Amino acid sequence: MIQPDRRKRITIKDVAQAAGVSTQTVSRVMNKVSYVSEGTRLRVETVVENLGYRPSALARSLIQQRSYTLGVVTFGLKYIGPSRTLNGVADKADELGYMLLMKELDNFNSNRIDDVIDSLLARQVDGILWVAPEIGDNHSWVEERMEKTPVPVLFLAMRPRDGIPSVATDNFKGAVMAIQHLLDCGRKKIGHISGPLNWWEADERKRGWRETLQSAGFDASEQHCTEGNWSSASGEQAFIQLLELFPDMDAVFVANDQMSLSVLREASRRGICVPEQLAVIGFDNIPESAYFHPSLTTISQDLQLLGEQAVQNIVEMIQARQGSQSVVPQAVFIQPSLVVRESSRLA
Amino acid sequence: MIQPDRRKRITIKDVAQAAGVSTQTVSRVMNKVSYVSEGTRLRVETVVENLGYRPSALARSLIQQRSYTLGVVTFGLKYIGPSRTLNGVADKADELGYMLLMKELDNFNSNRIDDVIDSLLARQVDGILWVAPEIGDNHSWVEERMEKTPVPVLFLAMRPRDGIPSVATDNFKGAVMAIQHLLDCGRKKIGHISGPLNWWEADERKRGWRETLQSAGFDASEQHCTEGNWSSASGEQAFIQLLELFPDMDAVFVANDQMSLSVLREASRRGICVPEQLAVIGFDNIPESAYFHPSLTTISQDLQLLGEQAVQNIVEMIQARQGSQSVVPQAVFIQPSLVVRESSRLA
DNA sequence: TGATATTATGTTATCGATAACATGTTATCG
DNA sequence: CGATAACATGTTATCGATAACATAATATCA
Repeated sequence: MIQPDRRKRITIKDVAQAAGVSTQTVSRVMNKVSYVSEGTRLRVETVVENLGYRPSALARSLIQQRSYTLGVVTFGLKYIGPSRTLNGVADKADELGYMLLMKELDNFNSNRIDDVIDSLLARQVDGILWVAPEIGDNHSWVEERMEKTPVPVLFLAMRPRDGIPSVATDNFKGAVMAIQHLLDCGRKKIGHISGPLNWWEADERKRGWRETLQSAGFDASEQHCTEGNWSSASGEQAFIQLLELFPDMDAVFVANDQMSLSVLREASRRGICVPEQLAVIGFDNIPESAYFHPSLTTISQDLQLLGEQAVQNIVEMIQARQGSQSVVPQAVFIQPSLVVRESSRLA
Repeated sequence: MIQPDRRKRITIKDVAQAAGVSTQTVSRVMNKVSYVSEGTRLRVETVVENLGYRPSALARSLIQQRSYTLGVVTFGLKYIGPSRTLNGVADKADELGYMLLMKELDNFNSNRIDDVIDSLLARQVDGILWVAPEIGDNHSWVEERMEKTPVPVLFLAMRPRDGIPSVATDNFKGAVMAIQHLLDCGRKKIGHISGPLNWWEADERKRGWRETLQSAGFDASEQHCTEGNWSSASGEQAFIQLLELFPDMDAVFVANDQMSLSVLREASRRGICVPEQLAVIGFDNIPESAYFHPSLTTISQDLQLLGEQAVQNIVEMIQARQGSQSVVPQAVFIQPSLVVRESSRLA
């Protein structure tokens, strides 16, 4: 692979000229379509090898109106959730031969949203994955905007909406499993430290707590729940507050593992034995939670799978559209699972 | 913004026709270069608005030989380090008007590396950021390959090499600070739990431990160090092993916070008081470390800044090359800082 | 006041590939 | 053995924009 001048790009013309054929023939060799005689094919392949020719994906995208690229809009990449999801997205995209064009969002201003979508479309992405949490009404534009978007858009971790494709963890179900587990352990006075309640996911988890307790005939009043913002710092505050509101609580369902960490610490400081006096269950199953002291019972959500599933679905939509077929947009739920560890286990 | 047929892209020709001008004039209006009379400018702008015209970045990249896109090659996105770095990269790229084309690496097979670089080049990226750790000789191709790469490539978290631009945390310096701090606290028997020693970063941290102890006249023999693989699970094993090798240790420098977590837990289980009997210091300053029990003294590395700096530097290189200037490739070190918390603080 | 600069706009070539169409040659078959 | 199919290759148009060049009208200056 010799590249005489490293600055100048080697084009299909250079190859054609060197091999004494037309550019079309080179194109045929590269794409292995149509007929090319054994002799010329070998000759062209040799030249390609010698010159180190790589076709310009850019030019190809332009003429084919197809880029084999997915736009990915993320938010809060520095947190573990989005990045694990992105990992799944990246893996699957690679497997299916797609590249990712990324944009990070720092706010949900609607101008900014339009800009981001437009900038992805300007680069001919074949589809868009929206990897940003649903907070307040920051997804209110979805239904209207989707009407006029020329490529499929799939939303992750969004409340299911009719006619809009999405993939999300079943947060409600996860919370139900958490509470059910605590009830199975014989706990009856179960508090909750929620995430920020304008987040759809936090709200779902709280709803799981409330409804499961109520249908089992137990109390799930507002006095038994305080609100954090997902951070360990906020978890500490929320726990202290909850202890005052609900002193005889015998179990607490915490909306994520980070907040659970500080609950465990504060409990230890106050001499509250976990799990004997207080069972603690988290959500997410971050790798560290197995090494908390005591190790944390939690609800595991498979964000890797979430990301993979999202790519799989959007690629199917792209292919369907390519063949002018229509696919019915689906809202998919990924099921979480319960991981029992020391913080809820009776000795 | 009315889009009559959502499927068909609106091109500069449509705008030109509707406004009764040439495409060149539309281009001039869009790019605000050269002369356009007030009248036609307004007319064109109105049409652009009405048709909802967005120029194709693809076509522009092709003609300008410039895409305003950076290729980003990552590894191990699911871990917190790479994703925090990526966050910094994304922020800065956005600020400077660049998009990111991502490829995740799952191994360091040299074919795979060539493929990844080629696929980015095929899309005309203006530069490449290599966000993958240096493990063993997995960067041995760097010097040779860089010769023939037509765009700047910058490496993150790589051992500095002459003539190759890079940005990395000064791991050695961080380790020195950690050990110095322990010495300042009066500790004399300081053990180390390292990361996997084929990682450059792990090796640097260990070197900092060894050299600082030695130059202070203390023992830093191999008996006082065990090796983990960054995970909490491995940290537990490494700590147990270290306790046997070095029973009268009074402090331990752990190569990352995840492993520190299980050190703290195991110490607690064995009734070893931290920090009275054993001071513990970590590395990374993950957000949770402030909520460990006891809270963890650690070396903070600013990966967000690392990512930002990398983008800043590569964009400067791109601009220099644009103007045919030459820049001397720099190897930049980001300085870490010490965060003192309970796990090393004497009461 | 003619020469030069500034303003304003259009025409043609180009980026690097593939699509669509055209054409010639060799097999295959009724 | 002429017609049709399969093979092999080339030519021209195209994707959507900007660069480079050209032209014409107005403004400015020595």
